Amino acid sequence: MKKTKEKILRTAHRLFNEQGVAQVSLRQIAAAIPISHTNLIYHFPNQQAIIAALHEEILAEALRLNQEVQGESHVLKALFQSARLGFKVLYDYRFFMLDLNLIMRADPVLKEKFVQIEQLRAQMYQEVIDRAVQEKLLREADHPGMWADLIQHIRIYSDYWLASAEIYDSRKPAAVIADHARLLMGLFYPYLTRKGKEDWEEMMKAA
Amino acid sequence: MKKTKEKILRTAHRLFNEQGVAQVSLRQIAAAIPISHTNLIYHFPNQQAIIAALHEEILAEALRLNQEVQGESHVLKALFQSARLGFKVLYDYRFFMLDLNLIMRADPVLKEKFVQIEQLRAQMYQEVIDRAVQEKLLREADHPGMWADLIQHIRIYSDYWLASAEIYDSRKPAAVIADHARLLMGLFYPYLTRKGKEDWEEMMKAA
DNA sequence: TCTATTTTAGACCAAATGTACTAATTTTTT
DNA sequence: AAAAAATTAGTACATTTGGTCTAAAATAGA
Repeated sequence: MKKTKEKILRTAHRLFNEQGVAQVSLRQIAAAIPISHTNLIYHFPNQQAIIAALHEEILAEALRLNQEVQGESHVLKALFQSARLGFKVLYDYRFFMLDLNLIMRADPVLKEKFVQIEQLRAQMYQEVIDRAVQEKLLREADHPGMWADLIQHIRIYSDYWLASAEIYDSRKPAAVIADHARLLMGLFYPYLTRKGKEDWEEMMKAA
Repeated sequence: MKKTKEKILRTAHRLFNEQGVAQVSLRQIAAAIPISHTNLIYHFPNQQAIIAALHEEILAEALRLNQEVQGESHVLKALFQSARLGFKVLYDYRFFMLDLNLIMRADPVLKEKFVQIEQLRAQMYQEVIDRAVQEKLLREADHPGMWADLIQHIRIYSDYWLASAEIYDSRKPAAVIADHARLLMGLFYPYLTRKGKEDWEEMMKAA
């Protein structure tokens, strides 16, 4: 029966989102399905294993929608669309970003994986920036490390907008997601050239 | 004996920083002092009360060093110095920012207080920006909401640079603090006028 | 000094959790 | 159909936790 594993993941996913990772025990997950807690342990020896499996789902989702955006040739548009779709996925799995540091502390292996993927994302951003500079959408860097700093800002914003929204933003999910995707893009705004800004305005009207 | 209360706060402070709020029980704090756990409960009925008291300490520290910076007339310099000193305090009480969402979830009253203080900080930033624009250090806003977005970026960075550093940055505390204070200021960089950039270069050389 | 108050400790309880072990049941394979 | 493997449940245990109740000890005040 593969169904049990699936039920466990779906129930854990829901409870994690509702109550936070720290408040959900293996026994609670089992009781909510319901199966015996020993059966749950048979499939996942501990909470970390469940979280790691759910993280795999996040990665698969992210990969899937990345291919979806592949067609968009316009740099800024592609980035914006990617941010909106990506933030939607993060919201669906919000427990992961809301308890990110808790999770990373508890599972060094998952942390290693997470850090490596973020490095890939940083490279991707660097390439996109280079291309946007080439296309005269972004200004030339006027000091070394400028883009590295921007990428760091992007990373922190991407990792913690949800945590911040949990505290400050009580709007409906769709509004929160849309606004934060816009704000992420906003990090690029001051670096836009005149041409870049024209594209930007057009893009924002469309959204 | 006021000494016990103080011992509790100091021990809790240390353990929270070392292990994270979620991993430290009242009994552990009591055992580490050592006093009986009932004695600890006599002074603080629960973990939230301890955290609230430590939060008061953070506010007092922040207030103290804010007065210290009062003398600096140069807008950017004052901001930078304020960031560095403030980030140092946050590092000293890093458990609070590392487990921020956990803490806010557990204590709605503290959350309310935290949000209100952040609103004050936002106002302060708005005033500083206005002044910097007036002094031709920052460009004029070229669309409404531009500064509001910047302030939101600043807030999220201020709230979560420590969490991000816990995952990504294994350098020594002093380096981490200095670099992130620099990066916070970096959010202003692309908005600087030519005059602003000159001041900036000078400021960075001095640091 | 004597009394009242504050502080401290110990015993105890009920609930929850992770974990190990055993056995029954179901599914798959031969 | 029989055997083997996978899945599920039940039980029991040691630990930890927050919490209550009681009483001793220390401190402060009259």
